Amino acid sequence: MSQEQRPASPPFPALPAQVDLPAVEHEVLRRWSDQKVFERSLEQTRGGRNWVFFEGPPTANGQPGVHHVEARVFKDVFPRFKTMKGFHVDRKAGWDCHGLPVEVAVEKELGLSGKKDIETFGVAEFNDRCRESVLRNVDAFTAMTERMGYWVNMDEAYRTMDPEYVESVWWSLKVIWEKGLLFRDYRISPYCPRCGTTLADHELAQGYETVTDPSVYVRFPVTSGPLADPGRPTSLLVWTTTPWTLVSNTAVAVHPEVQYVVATNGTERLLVAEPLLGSALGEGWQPTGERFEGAEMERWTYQRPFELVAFEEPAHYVVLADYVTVEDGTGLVHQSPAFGADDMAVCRSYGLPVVNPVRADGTFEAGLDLVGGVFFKTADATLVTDLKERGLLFRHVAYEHSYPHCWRCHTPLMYYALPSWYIRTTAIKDRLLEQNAATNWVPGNIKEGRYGEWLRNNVDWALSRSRYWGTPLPVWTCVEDHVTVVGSLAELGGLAGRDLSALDPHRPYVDDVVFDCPECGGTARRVPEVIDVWYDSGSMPFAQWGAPHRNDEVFRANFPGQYICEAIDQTRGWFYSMMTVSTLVFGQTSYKNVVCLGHILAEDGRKMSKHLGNVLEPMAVMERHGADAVRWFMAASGSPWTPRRVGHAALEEIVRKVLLTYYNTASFFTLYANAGETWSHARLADAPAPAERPLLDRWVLSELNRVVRGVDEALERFDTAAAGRLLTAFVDDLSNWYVRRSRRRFWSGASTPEGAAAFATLFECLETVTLLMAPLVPFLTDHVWVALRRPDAPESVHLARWPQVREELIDTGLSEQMALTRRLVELGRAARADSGVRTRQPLARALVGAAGFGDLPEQLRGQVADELNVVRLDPLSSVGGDLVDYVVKPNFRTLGKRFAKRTPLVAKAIQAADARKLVEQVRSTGWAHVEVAGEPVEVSAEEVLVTEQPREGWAVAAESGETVALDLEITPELQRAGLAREVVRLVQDARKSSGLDISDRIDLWWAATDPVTAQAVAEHGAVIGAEVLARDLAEGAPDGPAHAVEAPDFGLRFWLRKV
RNA sequence: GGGCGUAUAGCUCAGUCGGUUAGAGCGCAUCCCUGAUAAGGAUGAGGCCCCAGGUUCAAGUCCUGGUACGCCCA
Repeated sequence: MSQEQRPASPPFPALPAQVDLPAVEHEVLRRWSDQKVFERSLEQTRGGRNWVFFEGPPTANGQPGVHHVEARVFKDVFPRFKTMKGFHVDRKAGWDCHGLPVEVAVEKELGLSGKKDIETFGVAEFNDRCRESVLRNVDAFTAMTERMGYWVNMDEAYRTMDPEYVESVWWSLKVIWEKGLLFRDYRISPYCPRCGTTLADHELAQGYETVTDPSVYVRFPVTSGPLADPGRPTSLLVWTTTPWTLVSNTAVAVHPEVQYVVATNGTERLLVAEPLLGSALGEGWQPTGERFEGAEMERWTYQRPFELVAFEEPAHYVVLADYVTVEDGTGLVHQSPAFGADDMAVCRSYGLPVVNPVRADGTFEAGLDLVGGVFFKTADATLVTDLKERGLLFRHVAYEHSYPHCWRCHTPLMYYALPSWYIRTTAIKDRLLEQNAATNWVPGNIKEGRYGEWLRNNVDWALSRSRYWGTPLPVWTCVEDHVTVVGSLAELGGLAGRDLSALDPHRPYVDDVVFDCPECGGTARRVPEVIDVWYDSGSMPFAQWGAPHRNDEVFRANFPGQYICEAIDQTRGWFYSMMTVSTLVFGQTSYKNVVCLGHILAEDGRKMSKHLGNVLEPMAVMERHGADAVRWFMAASGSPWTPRRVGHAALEEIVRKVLLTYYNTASFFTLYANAGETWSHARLADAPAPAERPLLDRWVLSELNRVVRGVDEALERFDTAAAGRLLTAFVDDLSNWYVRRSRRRFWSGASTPEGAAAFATLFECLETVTLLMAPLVPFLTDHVWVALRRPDAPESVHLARWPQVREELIDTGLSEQMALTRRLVELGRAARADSGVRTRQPLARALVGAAGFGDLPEQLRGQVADELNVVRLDPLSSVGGDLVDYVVKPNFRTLGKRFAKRTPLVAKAIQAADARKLVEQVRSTGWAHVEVAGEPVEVSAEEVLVTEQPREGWAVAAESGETVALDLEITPELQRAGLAREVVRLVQDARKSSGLDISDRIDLWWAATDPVTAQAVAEHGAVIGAEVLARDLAEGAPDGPAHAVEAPDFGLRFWLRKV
């Protein structure tokens, strides 16, 4: 219809079939911004119940990658979902600003290497550069966040480096200190004595070198316990590859459950782990029969190998440790807590002293005999010689192993005890376990698995870091070692006696603040450390508001949170620090639900890395496929809790299968709603009640409401993948079954009764599915929403309410019948394909054999007949039994329930029985007799699967007991009807190719050289004319210019002209 | 070395309460349908459901042990 004939503008804006999704998204972004849609969504829920979301701050270090998009999709979907359900969901963005990665990046930029360089460069200047670097990267994150449609308030983002944030962190540490949970102790770190610095894990990994060290077996004479007999001395045989640590030997560890035995060579007696007897002692040693379980040996004392350093507390006895192995050595492990993390942990649990004779430069203390002033590694040789001279050395071999070296200077590293500040999290372990028990983890296995395991093995939190760019530890100490923990700048100002409210609470400025120790009046200086960045981010529930110094009421109204989400690597990172900081400070965790995502891999299944060249850049990917496609992938592709591969192919598929299928259905709707007798929302009132509509409509509304229920339930349990699968299946059903089967009704126009129901039904489906998809794909749904929305509906789908399930429309019986209908169509199509008779050729009838076919409503049988282009559908039982073959198979699922162990026997009997007789019995009485081991057994209709097939002259397809057979006889009448359909198709093609609008009327002329074609056109002229919107259908040439078409295959020419 | 997870078609993944013919999509081949569609449909090729035991009338599914990969930790 032309514009002149339709002065009123069409009811719906056009949704052209060709669509550029990224372009649509930019348009939507502009509209969101112009209409302040995000702000309004917050405004209109104000006063509603809060649903508190906490943003885990990305480290603003480096550029954002697609893996950042993953978590951010999940951080967006659920707030949108909950907002549609009426909750008020504040979303404060945040940036994690501190930390070693930032320092390392800046070091690289400045060409610095190591702490000495940084200090020469100047800490103030260095930290300024760190701050700058963070701000640079924040911009890139902001751009990506906006582009992907992640609604989060970035104008009021919190930054862990802001003074207010730092002050909140200080406050919380003071609370912890006041609870007696902040303390100082030694921490074992890999340490380079030449550079005078500890190394971070990633640095450690770079510096492993294969070296040869002495491996020594040393005698430690037993001095107490059952073996302490001066007449028959026995020694513990102890193995170590670091002889220099023997100077500070503190204990010997054994495994509590390993068997230890005494062995002798006739002259001396040694104790070793039984499994290592041979490998440690070699030839000539016999067990004496004395044996001890490790646990029995606890606290036996021994004579230590060197008396060079003083021990002020009792030491030098056997301790128990689970980490001891019997893989190599002797099963008796030398312990020196200052030089090993395991040693430290074990010795600490026994209250043993930490004795450290090695100075920070790697040399032994000057005054020591034998090794005074000697570099630790160099001391090995001297010490081994001395042991040998004193008869303590049992064996000495070279041992080749991989040992960490400093990646800068190749100096061998020491594991070295350095003073460190700890939080005694072990004191609140039970409380943490209790809090975890009340937390909902998605997926559930993390709760008791990876995370629960981590909590159960909780160790105190080593809080301090000897670095520069971090929250300074707010601890001041004086020479007397009195500790003052400061909770705010105001407090610090009070102590220092000057106004420090404008002080940058970073190094080096805070380091310059000194005050008189409140206890002794001596000068108190800040300890040099900064704190672990995980503590920063774990403080965000209160620190993001600057609470309690500022906004304390806001914090209280938003604590604890409902929902956090990150990838799985955060279990021991942010998920832990969020739970632990809040439990330390407030006695409870900060979140109720936590979603834990798997990692995103490149298309080749490897981690994305610049090095491998397999990186997908998020902005580029979104410009190519659209942010919605990326979002759908993240939320609904595969299983978000496992690692997933992302690539262009996967995204293209989502665009085609999900987004365009959905969009094209909406596009189809607007095309026909705008055509002819237009359809607008006012007509919704004219449509029949759902119960009065055709079965196809009732079916799709039933499916729709099942999907509403399913998607709602899935999202409530944070299962976006299940929601996605339901939506994909529904969109496919809607487009490829409902619309496909209803096309004729849409063509018939909005004012016809069948059209009224179809338009109303499709509108309702599109409206609702748009709402359901909105949290996942906010762009395209809003684009469609704006085109389709009712006049009184919100301007954006994101301001609309989440749909309610209309239970009364759900009809599971109808779903099953439609499923059967569709299976029969599939079988019929298979039969057609097999026979080679194309679908346009009508056939007289199809025979159907299927349980439930008898009850299939006429409307649904009509769908099958129409789809298969057959005149009639008959039950297979209507043909004489002689013409049909039967195959009977056991239905194990039902048989198993009744017969259990006898199932295979009954199954065999069913297969052996005469199929025809069995079917006849079942059909007439519902039961059939079979012989099982000579005994009669009755089986029911549900316990057998009957497949029936006509014998000859039919195209047959059968599956799982359902059969469709097509009558292949083509009568002249059928042939002419088929030809008429060919003609319709040819004319439709011509209409389309000559650019006619779908509702344009035409005049049509035809001339046939083939008499059969001529007869067919003449006979079916009315039908053809109606199908192709021909006002007039005339035999002969046109009376003027017209579009001419040749169809030589049918001996036909025709001409058409727009009216 | 420890904890946790994953393993199903060439690729990406579903697979409900354990039920005997294990599915979908992509890709490939052949064909069909089409006046919304960048679509849709049919057929074919393609499977040691990681391996080995066990439980069971029946195991891709449950149990035990192992292998490979991933994450976290040491």
